[in-house]
Amino acid sequence: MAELRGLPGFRDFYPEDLAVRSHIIDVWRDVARRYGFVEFDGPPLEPLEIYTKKSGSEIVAQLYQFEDKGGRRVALRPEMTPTLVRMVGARARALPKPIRWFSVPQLYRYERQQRGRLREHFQLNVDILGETDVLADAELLAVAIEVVRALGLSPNHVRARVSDRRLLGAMFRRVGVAEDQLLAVYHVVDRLGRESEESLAGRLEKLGLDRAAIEHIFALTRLSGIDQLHAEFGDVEGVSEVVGELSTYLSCLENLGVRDYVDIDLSIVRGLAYYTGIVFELWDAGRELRAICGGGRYDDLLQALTGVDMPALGFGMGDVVLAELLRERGLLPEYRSGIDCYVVAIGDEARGEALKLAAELRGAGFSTAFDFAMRSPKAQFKSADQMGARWAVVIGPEELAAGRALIRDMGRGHERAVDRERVVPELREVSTVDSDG
RNA sequence: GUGGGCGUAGCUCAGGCGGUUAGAGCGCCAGGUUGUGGCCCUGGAGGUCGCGGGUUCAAGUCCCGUCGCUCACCCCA
Repeated sequence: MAELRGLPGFRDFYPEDLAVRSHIIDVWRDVARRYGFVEFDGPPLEPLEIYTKKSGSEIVAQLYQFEDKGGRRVALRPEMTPTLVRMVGARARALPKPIRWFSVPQLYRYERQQRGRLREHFQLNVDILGETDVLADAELLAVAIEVVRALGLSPNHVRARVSDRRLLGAMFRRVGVAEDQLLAVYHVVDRLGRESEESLAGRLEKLGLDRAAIEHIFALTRLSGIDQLHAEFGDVEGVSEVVGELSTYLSCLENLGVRDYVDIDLSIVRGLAYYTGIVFELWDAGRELRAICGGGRYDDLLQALTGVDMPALGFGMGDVVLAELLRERGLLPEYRSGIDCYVVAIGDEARGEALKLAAELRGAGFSTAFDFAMRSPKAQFKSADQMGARWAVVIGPEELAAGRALIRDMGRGHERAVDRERVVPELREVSTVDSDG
């Protein structure tokens, strides 16, 4: 075969694949709208600068970037946040707050592909801007959880792991981690569960931490209840307020009806450096796949990028891992393609009338096909079956003479003759009866 | 960027220690009298065995290179 390959990490969506993608994206849109968010979009190609400016992000090393014919350094968008920040920043004073926006961009990233990770994916982005109250944080996580619930995933399938940047930092400082060690310690904590505690302890030792501090750090990351947090750190300056906020957060999630998906898990760090408060990730319960979703509060980013001081929070949820999980759990809808009508023409004399009938059906809104080659009736019925036609509408010499057409219900195997001008009304009637019932 | 595994028909895969014309199932197309689909029967199309080189009388089969896929690491939209 002639080689006409696509690029590695980029997907071809055959109809059955597109059905999966559409299913997921339809649910994304439906849930985001039900939660009162409105959709926006930006360009897939952006100035390179808007990504490099947000330093500390390793995304830059994996950008699809090049110089355009005008000599501009440009990049395919690897994430949506810089675009969002630019758009909001430009109309910061005009937009009514809080801003509740969502988007479903296709994002690109030049990296070697592996399971759950391609060079392109679709991602639901949901963001709230201009709101500092912790209720917004709860609302954000509730949308993310509602999405997976709407896709059929229960608390047994998916867990939301919640942490807080401030909490972990304050606690680490208290047990003797120096300011310049914090990032390195976060990095080690991020490895928990993927690397043995022994080897992680070794890393911490290299950072110059003593045995007691290391034990303390591990103990902290295992704290999972508000009560535990209170007992351990309620008296620490800067921590008790945060613990109180987390407590409010959890009760809001309770009232929003999603609390049963949520765990406090302080080992969640999130890679991106710009998070400032509550952060969360959604994982399959067995943690066999990658994170399904990640997000949190990033109150300082707009100030840093646009000079506009506006608090913000948001999350991204990709289609790749989600689709894998749904497939594994048998939660993808069965794929069936189908049309409404297939016009079967028998004999050359019927051809003209068959085409007229097809045009009429199409005009009435029925998806309709017919045989191009006037093959045998048998072959035509076979095509009707293969195409998933709900009805075969037959025009032959007999029907032509009687001024009628034969409607065959392909699913039930019944058929009956109706007057030629009654075809569309009849089908309308049957289809509304069926869809109502 | 680093390391491992794998490349035979559209798909899933057989092909003993190298030995005639490379196979199966599914799918696809056609036929089983131009008035009836699913089941069945018959037939057909489709492969330079990823590509290039080497060893050999002889290479899907062994060796090297390369490209691709895949998994993991790194890192994480």
